Amino acid sequence: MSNFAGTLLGNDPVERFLHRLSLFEPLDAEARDAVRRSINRGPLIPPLQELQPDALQDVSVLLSGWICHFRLLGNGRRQITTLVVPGDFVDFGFLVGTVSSLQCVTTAHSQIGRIRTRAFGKLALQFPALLRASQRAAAVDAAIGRERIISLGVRTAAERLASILCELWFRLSAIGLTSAEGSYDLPMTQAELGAAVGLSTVHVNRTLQSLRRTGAISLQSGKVWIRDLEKLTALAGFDPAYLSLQA
Amino acid sequence: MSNFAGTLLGNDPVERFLHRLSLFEPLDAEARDAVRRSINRGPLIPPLQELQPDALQDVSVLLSGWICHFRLLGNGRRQITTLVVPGDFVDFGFLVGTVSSLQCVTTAHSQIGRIRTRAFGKLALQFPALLRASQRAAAVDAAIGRERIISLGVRTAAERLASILCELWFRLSAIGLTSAEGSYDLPMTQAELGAAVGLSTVHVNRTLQSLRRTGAISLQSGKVWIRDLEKLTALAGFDPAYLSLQA
DNA sequence: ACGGCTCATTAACCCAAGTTAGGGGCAAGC
DNA sequence: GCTTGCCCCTAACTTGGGTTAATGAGCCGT
Repeated sequence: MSNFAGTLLGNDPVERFLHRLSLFEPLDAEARDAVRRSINRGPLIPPLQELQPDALQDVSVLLSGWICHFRLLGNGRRQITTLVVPGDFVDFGFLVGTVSSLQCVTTAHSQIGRIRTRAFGKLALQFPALLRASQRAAAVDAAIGRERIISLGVRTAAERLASILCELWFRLSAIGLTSAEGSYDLPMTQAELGAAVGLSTVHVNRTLQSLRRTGAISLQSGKVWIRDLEKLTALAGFDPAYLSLQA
Repeated sequence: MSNFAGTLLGNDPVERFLHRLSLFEPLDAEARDAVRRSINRGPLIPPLQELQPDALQDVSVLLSGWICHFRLLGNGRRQITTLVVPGDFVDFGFLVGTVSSLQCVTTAHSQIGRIRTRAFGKLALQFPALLRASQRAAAVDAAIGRERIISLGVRTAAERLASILCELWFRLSAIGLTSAEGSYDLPMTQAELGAAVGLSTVHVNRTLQSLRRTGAISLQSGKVWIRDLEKLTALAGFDPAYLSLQA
């Protein structure tokens, strides 16, 4: 799967985005062209840069890099609520005409593509499939959120980490960002992973060690190798259906 | 606020639903009438009845009662992902044309109202405000989900329970289901509460005791009394903004 | 009135995960 | 070449919350 998407996509991030959208709802050549013309490629943003809310006025798409939505609590604790990978909308506020109040940070060099809200509105009228695809994307985002709730609520540390690694494997595969050898780049520190799965940095480390020892994965300098996907999904109790990548 | 909504609403559940929708987006008299005519009141469903997915083919609204979405894991652990209160859509699959795969149970005698998907589609075209209101409802549902992620990820047991009690206070106030004396019905056992906030039954009990001792709340036979809302929101670090009930 | 149920409650004990406190590798800047 | 600063990693200790188990209150249905 990753090979297929990888070779097919080349490495133009806008094409990746179109490919991702098409998985939600097929888009004809005309609609794709309209998107290509309407999208503005933003500047390269360095890692650990917080995005200002007004930067999300438009319809924003992550073209490359990595973004996390998070919330900082009074006591200094931080929870990452959403991981945005290339090809994803950064925020779905545009669907309901509100700007989200969530905080966003990049964790890697990132590039955002924008379509002016006004322009997107016109596209949505002209190409209903585009609107449907965006709405499906929002629905899948919600499904991912529910899955995170389940992880945080009833899964053990090992299950949570295995889950999120599985989830990312499938999400990144869909956009050709996994290698044929079974690896992908994960530009998050263990502390950030912990903030996403609700574990302390130390325990993330402990648990990753034990996942490595089972032979399901290995890690090296920001790269995750899925050594045994079967074992990993079994360990996590993971079922990729909620990502609706089959279409 | 509860008084206002309460007296204004009377107790017709369809009016409650319309009131709730209007908080998302104002609906004119014509749109309201169209909804009144299109909605079919279902039978009364007893507590602890699981809803079959096909029962959610249509646009389903909880008219009265209480519904939980949950997921059962292999090891017998259960996580409740969403609490549906009267006036809420039971599921948002209709917005994207998919039937959700989530399991649902009633925890109280409940009545569901349905609008045939086809009929809703026509209404949506005729009354764009109705569609926008539904989409906003979905967005708020997602925001509630994010808040749950934050609770499960970084809040202590006391904060989680305080949070959810605050959330319900505000949600129920908006539909006139809180009393002027500061109470509301919470038709969930402590075990179910635990499944919602990711705590064991025993620890829910312990923590509720301590919340009672602070004087912020009291509990009695399925009724929650908010004795000191200020204290409770402070304890939870709760900010009702995400529910967007101000409009 | 009597079992039998579910639910709230409490106590005693246990463990998964948090906390604190390092050590070591590596890259960036001086 | 040296410092500074992350980040990964590990060990030792602590703790919030889970587990087990038992009691009692209320609510049926007979």
